[in-house]
Amino acid sequence: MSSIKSQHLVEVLRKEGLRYTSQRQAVWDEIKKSEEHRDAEDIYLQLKSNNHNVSRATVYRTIDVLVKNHMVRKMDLGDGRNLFEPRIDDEHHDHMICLDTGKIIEFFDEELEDLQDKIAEKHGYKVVRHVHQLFVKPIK
Amino acid sequence: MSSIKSQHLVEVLRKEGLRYTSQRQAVWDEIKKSEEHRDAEDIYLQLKSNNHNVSRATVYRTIDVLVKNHMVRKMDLGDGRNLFEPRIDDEHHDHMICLDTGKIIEFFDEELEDLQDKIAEKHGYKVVRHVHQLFVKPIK
DNA sequence: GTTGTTGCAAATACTTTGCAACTAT
DNA sequence: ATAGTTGCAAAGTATTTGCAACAAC
Repeated sequence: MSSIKSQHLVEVLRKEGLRYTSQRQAVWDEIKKSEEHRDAEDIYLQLKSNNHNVSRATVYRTIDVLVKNHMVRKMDLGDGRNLFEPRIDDEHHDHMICLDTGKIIEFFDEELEDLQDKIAEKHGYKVVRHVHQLFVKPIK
Repeated sequence: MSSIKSQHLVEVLRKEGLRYTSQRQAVWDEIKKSEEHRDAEDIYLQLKSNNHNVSRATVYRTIDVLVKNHMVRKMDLGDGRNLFEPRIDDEHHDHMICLDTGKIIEFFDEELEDLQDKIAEKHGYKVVRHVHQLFVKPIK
């Protein structure tokens, strides 16, 4: 399978002192085209069925680099599962997970972000990253 | 090792249709006396060194019951580790984790709680539980 | 006595790692 | 040429499970 060299990926790899490889491109391509939050195994299997020869190990290794460089967001479901999503627009958001349907709703609230910063500051810290998930049920 | 029958534990177990056993009491006692957030293995080892014969399996099985019944709070560190703390006073709080020192600071902010509820409501949901962790660094 | 509970070891789920073969530079 | 990268399978980590012996009721 062919793929177009992503300039952003090239830059990130260079910055990290890593080489550009077809496998790393393939993993990024696969995540980039995700419409939903997906787990590592799913990404691996999809690559496999598209005749990309990328091992599970490489999928995990590449995801680490992408997460570290803000190209992918890691979402911890809190039950041992991790889902990933591309950060194309680099727009931050948190998640609301419906306990009845499993539906994941993304949300962003400026006031909430500010409040977090304020709380950390009050303790002498600044927020580097945060995890914020609301486990919800439909009203009525 | 001896232990005093905890009435609250007895009630919770009855409500769940479970029997009162010395092992369940021992696990709860061990967690209850925690000054810090601890993991399951730590709780298991501590029990062992105190001559309580409780298996790892029972530690995990009991923690599940305690968490479900709000006697213990589970704290997901987001890297596969889970820490537990007793909920004696049943006072809700979230966590701030210092990335430099590993120090865990507990915080509670009414405004933040309200804001969460409001956000969920706007989407037609009510918050059942939430995970909110700030990974921070000291200012300067 | 009956049914739930326990301990054990094996199984599971997810992720990481050692290493020899391979590939980008 | 050489140093980083890959795939594989094995190891690791945290937790769960099947089952026979056992304990609570």
